[in-house]
Amino acid sequence: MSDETSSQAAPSVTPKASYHHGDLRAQLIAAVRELVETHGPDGFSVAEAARRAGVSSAAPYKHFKDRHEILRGVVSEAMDRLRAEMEIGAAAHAPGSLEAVAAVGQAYVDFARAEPGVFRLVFGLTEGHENAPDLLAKGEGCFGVVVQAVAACLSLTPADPDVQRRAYLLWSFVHGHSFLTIDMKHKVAAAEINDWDYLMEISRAILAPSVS
Amino acid sequence: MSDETSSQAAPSVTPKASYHHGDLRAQLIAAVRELVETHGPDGFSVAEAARRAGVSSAAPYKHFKDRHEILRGVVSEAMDRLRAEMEIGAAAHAPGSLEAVAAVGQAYVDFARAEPGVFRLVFGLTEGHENAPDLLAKGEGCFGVVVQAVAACLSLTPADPDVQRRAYLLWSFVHGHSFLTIDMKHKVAAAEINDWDYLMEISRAILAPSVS
DNA sequence: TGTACATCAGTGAACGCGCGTTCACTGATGTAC
DNA sequence: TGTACATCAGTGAACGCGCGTTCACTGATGTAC
Repeated sequence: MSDETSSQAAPSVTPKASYHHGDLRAQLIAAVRELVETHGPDGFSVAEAARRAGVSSAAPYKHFKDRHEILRGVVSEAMDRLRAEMEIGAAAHAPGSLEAVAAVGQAYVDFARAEPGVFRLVFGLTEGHENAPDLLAKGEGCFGVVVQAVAACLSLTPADPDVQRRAYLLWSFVHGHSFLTIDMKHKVAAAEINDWDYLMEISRAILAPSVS
Repeated sequence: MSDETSSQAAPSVTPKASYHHGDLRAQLIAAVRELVETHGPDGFSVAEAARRAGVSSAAPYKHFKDRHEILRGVVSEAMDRLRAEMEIGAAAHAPGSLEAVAAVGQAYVDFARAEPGVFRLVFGLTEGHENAPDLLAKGEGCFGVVVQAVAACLSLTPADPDVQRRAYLLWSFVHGHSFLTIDMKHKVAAAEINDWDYLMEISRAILAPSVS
């Protein structure tokens, strides 16, 4: 009846809307996201997430096999958002422009800055998650956004090895900058907000040899 | 008497050699390093480390205030090694050469590949370690190696803002590449071992505009 | 439309576990005389 | 050189804690007739 809180972007779960609780699955994921953000990866517990969602500590097990599956859910959802924001960034500029490439990177950095805990979690999942094909696929998807922007910029096909290589070089830089930024949030604060200049410079440096 | 196991590289601890145990402090750090490597950051416990060192679970508290301090010890030691290897890398090539710059990056990547767990720990310490001045200083020290190589390459002083900026751009790339490499160790394996080409290409791209 | 039944989301109590840390202690080592 | 004492690294038992997970259950919702 009341689907005021139903997020139709939620993937891989039948949207059966309000049953008993409403949508406990989504609320648990949101709770874990907050916990990870506040206490870092591994700083969450099923019990605490259940508490925050207002259910008993056994309830989560109706939606997730174990604690690892909840974490995977958080990561999956985060990757969806990351990709969406990268695409929005690219779309905000002329297709094929250097700015479009830089904007993809900017979206990436912004995401890391906005949710450093989740960002770390996404790229730090190493315990019981070695083989999660859906997550790997979503990672590929994110990289695909970079590849597409680079391909458009170089007027080449995304499958071109040169595009792949340059896209990877760019992604490495953006990834590293994102991590360094959230690691040193105290120190560099003021002098470091010129992401955009850096992103444009590095994009030009990496793409130029074939563009100019 | 028997200082067969005394490592004179151990910092910040008076090397009083074999007391009861030998050098429990160092052995605990080694045990935790292994645990972190095997089970990931947060995958260690004081109890398990003590067990591996062959002492009771209370013994570690004679050397460390709490579990956080042990972790900080591991990170501190790892950063010493990382810096040493970066310096060795730089020293293996002509001072001021592009190769020297790339070699610093190569040492960094090699370290990440050799000890991915510890590498993650070094850059993921976010719980009770916000203000650990010695660790921040060691991070600065590592960055300083990059800065020095870049400065030599550009024939500028390390304090030059342009040197700082280019060094940071380079470090971001190397850092990102290191993380991506250890995250995707399964996938890219074969096609990705050409670190050196990447490092030379990116070093040239970032340093060239002022070199050529 | 009404009733009987199957489904299944959430309960709450309980379990065993390993952990971090403290505590009074022991006994080997180093030091002063 | 020998003895008395202070130091302090390591012991082992104990504590309270929160966690992950299971289990039999309850009661609301959806469905078949």
